[in-house]
Amino acid sequence: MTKNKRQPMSQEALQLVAARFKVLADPMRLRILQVLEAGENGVSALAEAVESTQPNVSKHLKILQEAGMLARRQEGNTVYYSISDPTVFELCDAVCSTLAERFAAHASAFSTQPIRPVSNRRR
Amino acid sequence: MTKNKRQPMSQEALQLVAARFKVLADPMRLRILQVLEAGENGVSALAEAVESTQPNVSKHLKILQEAGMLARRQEGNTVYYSISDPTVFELCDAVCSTLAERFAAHASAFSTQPIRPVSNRRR
DNA sequence: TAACTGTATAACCACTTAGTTATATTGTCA
DNA sequence: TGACAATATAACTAAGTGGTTATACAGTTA
Repeated sequence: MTKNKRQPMSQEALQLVAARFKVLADPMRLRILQVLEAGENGVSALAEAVESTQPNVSKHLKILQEAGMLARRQEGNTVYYSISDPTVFELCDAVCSTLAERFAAHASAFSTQPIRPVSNRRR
Repeated sequence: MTKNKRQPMSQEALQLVAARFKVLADPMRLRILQVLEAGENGVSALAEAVESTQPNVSKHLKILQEAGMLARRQEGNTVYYSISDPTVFELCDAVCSTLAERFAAHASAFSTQPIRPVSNRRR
């Protein structure tokens, strides 16, 4: 396999990449994305689903939409948001995998003895 | 192909994921990672490479290291940092691809005419 | 028209963060 | 030992962020 040589990115490019990461660097926004992954949803319903207030959710929705991750559809009085860029979940999955590995390694660091079933342990 | 159904993540898990994104949500840290991708480097050399001050770079290096992305090796007086988690570049690449697509779409929105070689254009 | 509903925005606050300057810490060498 | 070099940390500042409350705006219905 060939190791790819990467050309350095410009400062502007790095800013754009950082900005995209920043959008995902908030638990509430991740929660909203997670809810929307199951399908389109209105603002009020979303607010209840993520246990936050309507204005707060509206703000986050705007951020997500301006980042191109959400689509907006208005029907009468209510506004429905949906995932427009499913690649965000690939990013989340990648992070999750790394974290899972890390935790697995961490867990083993806590037990110096080989693991036995609970029933075999002395109390 | 089967569409994976995802189980919702806990709030704590989302916090961890968000924290990891937050580490990458800074242009200077991305720049440092980019320099280190070419190989291990000392703090002062890094500071010069990324055109920042030594204390600032030290701070960012600490953040990256505590996130498990960098390894630290001390040799005499100087400290060498290196990439310990190459998966960060997968994340960056994924973001770059998305941004590239977005810009391609944007670019076409600016030209309503089919693209001709420069030599063919009237001045 | 007026009342009501759903969403967006404004104003504000507490908190965090990236950067700077000054200083402490640690290791090397004379 | 003392002088020096490389890194880390402390203290501070300016700017940004997530949340709340109040209010504006738009669409529906009576």
